[in-house]
Amino acid sequence: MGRHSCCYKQKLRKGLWSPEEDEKLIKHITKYGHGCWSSVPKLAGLQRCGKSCRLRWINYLRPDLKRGTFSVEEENLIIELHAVLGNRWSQIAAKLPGRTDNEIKNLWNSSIKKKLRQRGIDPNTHQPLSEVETEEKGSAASNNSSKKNEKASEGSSSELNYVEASVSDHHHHHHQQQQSSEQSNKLAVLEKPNNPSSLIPLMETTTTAATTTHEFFLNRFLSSHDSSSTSPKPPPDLQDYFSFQQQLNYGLTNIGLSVNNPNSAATSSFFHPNSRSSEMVPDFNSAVSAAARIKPSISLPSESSLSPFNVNKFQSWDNCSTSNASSSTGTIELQSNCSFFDSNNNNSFSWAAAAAAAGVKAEKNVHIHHQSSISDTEDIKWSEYLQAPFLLGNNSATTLQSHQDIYSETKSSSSGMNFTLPETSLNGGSNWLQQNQQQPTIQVSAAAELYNKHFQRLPAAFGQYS
DNA sequence: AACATCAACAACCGCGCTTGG
DNA sequence: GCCAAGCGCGGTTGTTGATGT
Repeated sequence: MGRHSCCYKQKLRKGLWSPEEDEKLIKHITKYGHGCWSSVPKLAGLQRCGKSCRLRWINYLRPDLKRGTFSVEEENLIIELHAVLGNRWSQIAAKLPGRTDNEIKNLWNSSIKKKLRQRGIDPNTHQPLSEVETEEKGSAASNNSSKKNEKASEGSSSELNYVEASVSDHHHHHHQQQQSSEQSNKLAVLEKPNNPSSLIPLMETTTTAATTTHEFFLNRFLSSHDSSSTSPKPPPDLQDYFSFQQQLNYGLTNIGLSVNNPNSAATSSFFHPNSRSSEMVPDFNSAVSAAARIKPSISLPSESSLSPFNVNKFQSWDNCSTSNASSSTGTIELQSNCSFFDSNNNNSFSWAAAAAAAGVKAEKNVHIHHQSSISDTEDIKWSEYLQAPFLLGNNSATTLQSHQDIYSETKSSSSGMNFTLPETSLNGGSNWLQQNQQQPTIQVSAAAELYNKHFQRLPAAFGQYS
């Protein structure tokens, strides 16, 4: 049941899409939207199944795709999210605007897995490989039935103890805190016994070997509520972790947003207030939405006054680049149609605007200058198909920055947790840029190459609209 | 230059869930 | 409530280009 009928139909093309097919699909969706995917191929004159069309559009042709190589920050974020969410690629992708689940999945399987193993971290459990091996031996000897649980928990746990070796002292400190906390929280109910670890870097490895991520958060959550049910506050050992959110808040504050005490309201919103233990997943969206209630009205430096949509679009169409850059070296007025927050969607976030504001120059250099070649009316047309507003979540450059050191090979000198106070003010945007421009040339050229490689046919496809 | 190997990425397949008749 | 159609997701495979021998 539920099988896609077209899968069995004959005469349907399979395999790689030709430029002509892409063009047909783009034209059709541009004109009519996709509506019912099963009817798309028919209406668009394609010998493909609707499923294939959908996949092609979502993973490749969508104009809001970021494409290009993943940044270190993005990779770190993926690792962290994977530690919490496991192989829920779509959920991970939702936190990485412009990236598809397929893209992230491929990256994980082809690159990140390998990197983690090289660093002695098991990509499935996010534990050190040695511990994983030990546990596997032990569990294999004692209980074969645990295999299923291992499978079930595969990738859904985390242990960012890659920093352990270098920060044992700090580690010990946290260990003591956690022990104390755990003793007071033995009521915690565990749902996934084999889901080891915690997301928190520096967390104790040995005592949490059988501790799940969810369990950990539950413990901490309960602990915080035990002590203060009316004003939830993260226990000490979570505060490091929350610092990233604080950083986010600070960043927002610095750019003109105000958020209440990041240790109280904003932090409490980090989790769904009604979350059960199995749902104790950081709620990036709500964390941000708290901040998002205040609409910014600020100006940010930019090379052009792009609308968010423009930024998105031109990230994909670098090869239309014969036209020159936009003339203005103006500012982005983060209001109305060029706001972080979509005026039509409360709490929704235009990641492109944020990216522009944060100074994502690497790709901007490549793409922004296409602006003048595309009319505003087309922007409107295209925007109709960008129906999913991107939530700020941890998509912000600020958040990415906070994750910067995590899992990175160049560990932070002291603890790996020394999230510096963000300076994502107006200038902080460029500050972030500066930090991430450690490899600007590489990124720009790589992105340019990739875009050139994959999008060279798009200009023709869109030529009629420009 | 030819071949082998590897990595990256696009696309397919199958399952489960949702929805509407 | 049942069933079929449609959709979305995750796992897997196939293809292509890069690199090494």
